[in-house]
Amino acid sequence: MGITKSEIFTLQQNEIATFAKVFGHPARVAILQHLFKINTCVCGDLVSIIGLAQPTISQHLKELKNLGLIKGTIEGTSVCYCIDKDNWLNMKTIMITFLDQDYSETDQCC
Amino acid sequence: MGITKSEIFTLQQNEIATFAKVFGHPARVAILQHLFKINTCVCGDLVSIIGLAQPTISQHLKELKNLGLIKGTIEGTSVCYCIDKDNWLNMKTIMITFLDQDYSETDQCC
DNA sequence: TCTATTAATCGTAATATTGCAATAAACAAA
DNA sequence: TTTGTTTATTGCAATATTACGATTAATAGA
Repeated sequence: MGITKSEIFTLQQNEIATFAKVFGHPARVAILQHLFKINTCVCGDLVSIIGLAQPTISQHLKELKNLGLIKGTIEGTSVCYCIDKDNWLNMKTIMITFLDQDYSETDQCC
Repeated sequence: MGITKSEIFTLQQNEIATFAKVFGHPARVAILQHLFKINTCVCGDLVSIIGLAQPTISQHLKELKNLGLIKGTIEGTSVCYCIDKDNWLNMKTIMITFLDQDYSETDQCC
C-alpha cells in the first residue's frame, strides 16, 4: 500500500529513518557537500552546479529545510542557503549513534 | 518523472545515497538494531518482533542483503541472519565521512 | 509418504518520489 | 511603472516503494 507503518516503530527509529531518507537522494547529498565545501552561503548557483531543473532543486532544498539541516536567508531577489550547524550536529549525533552500534566478537554464529 | 538521475552525480554521492536509502525505513532500522542487540543470529523471530507481515519482512531483509549489510545462513527450515561486520564497517566509514564534514567557523554569512 | 513449519516469490493495490514545464511571487533597477 | 532576475509553487506524468494475500519451495519430523 505504499505507506510506511511508522506507528509501530519507536520515535528514535522513525527519526533515524527520516534523516536517512533525506540523504537517500544523490542531489541532496551533492547540495549538502557543496554547502560544506564553499564554506559560506550559496546564492543561486546550485541549479547550474547540480544540473537539475530549477523547480527540482527548489524541491530538494525544501526537504532539507523542512528537516532543519539548512537555512535560507533572503537577499534581495535571491536566497542564500547554508548549513544549520546546530541541527546538523544534532542529526550527526543521532546517526552516528546508530551507525556506531557495536557488539562483542563472541557469540557469533555466522 | 520518478526516476533518479544518478548519472549526473559522482560514484561517491550515489553510494552515500544508496546506503542512506536503505536506512530510510524504520522497519530496516529496527531489524538492524535487533541484530546488533541480540548479538547473534536471528532465526525467524523477526516477523513477530517487528510487527509486519512475513512477506514484508522478507522484502526488507532482501534489501539489506543486497547491500551486503546482513548475511543469512540456512539452518534447516529457517534462515539465520546477522550483520556482515566487514561490510558494515565499510559503510560506516563512508557515511561518517559524509556526516563529519566540517567547515571553519569563519566566513559564515548566516 | 504425508504433514507442518519456515522463508521466498509473485501479483497487485495504494501511496510516495522524482522531475520538469508553466506559472506565480517578490524584488531590484531602469 | 515596466522590465529583468531569481526562487517558489502548481500540476502532472513516470517510476519507485510499501504492504500483504496467495502461493511456492525446501526441509524436518511423524
